[in-house]
Amino acid sequence: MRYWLFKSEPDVFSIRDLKRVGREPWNGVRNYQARNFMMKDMRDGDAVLFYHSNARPAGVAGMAKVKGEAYPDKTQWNPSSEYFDPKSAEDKPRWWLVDVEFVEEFPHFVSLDELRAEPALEGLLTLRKGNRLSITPVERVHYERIRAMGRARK
DNA sequence: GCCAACGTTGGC
DNA sequence: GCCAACGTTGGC
Repeated sequence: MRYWLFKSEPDVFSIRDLKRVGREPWNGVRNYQARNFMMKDMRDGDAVLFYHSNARPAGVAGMAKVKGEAYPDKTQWNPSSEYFDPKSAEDKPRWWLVDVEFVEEFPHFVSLDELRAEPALEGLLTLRKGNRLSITPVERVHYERIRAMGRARK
């Protein structure tokens, strides 16, 4: 079982949107590193920290999990989609995704400031300067710590 | 809206 | 294969 952090802009798709729909194909990822995590490394049931990026405040809003196995992102072949990729052939998909299922919204939103202030989270990739990856692996101890922070009464 | 950081593209 | 130009991300 692995642990991941998924970034999403809440204006586009928030933890509440995921709660409402229950399960969502994580489409639109157009970065090879992030794609490779989904295509090669994720397994059904992996734990996901749901991070709100480009938000005030930014931070971890809750938890989700990987549902099923990776499959091609259909938006890459849809000319009217903003994620359309004219260079991707149907018999050789370039972009893959996994479905993500809602688990819980944290009672306590864990802001980026709080993440940075927590010494136990030293090394968390998302906190590294210049890191823009929308999907990153998370160490188990970091995952456990952030979950505890999110569930704590403030 | 600004801008630092980083990924991608394309000419050579 | 190099690298300048360009586009995107994401915090502020």
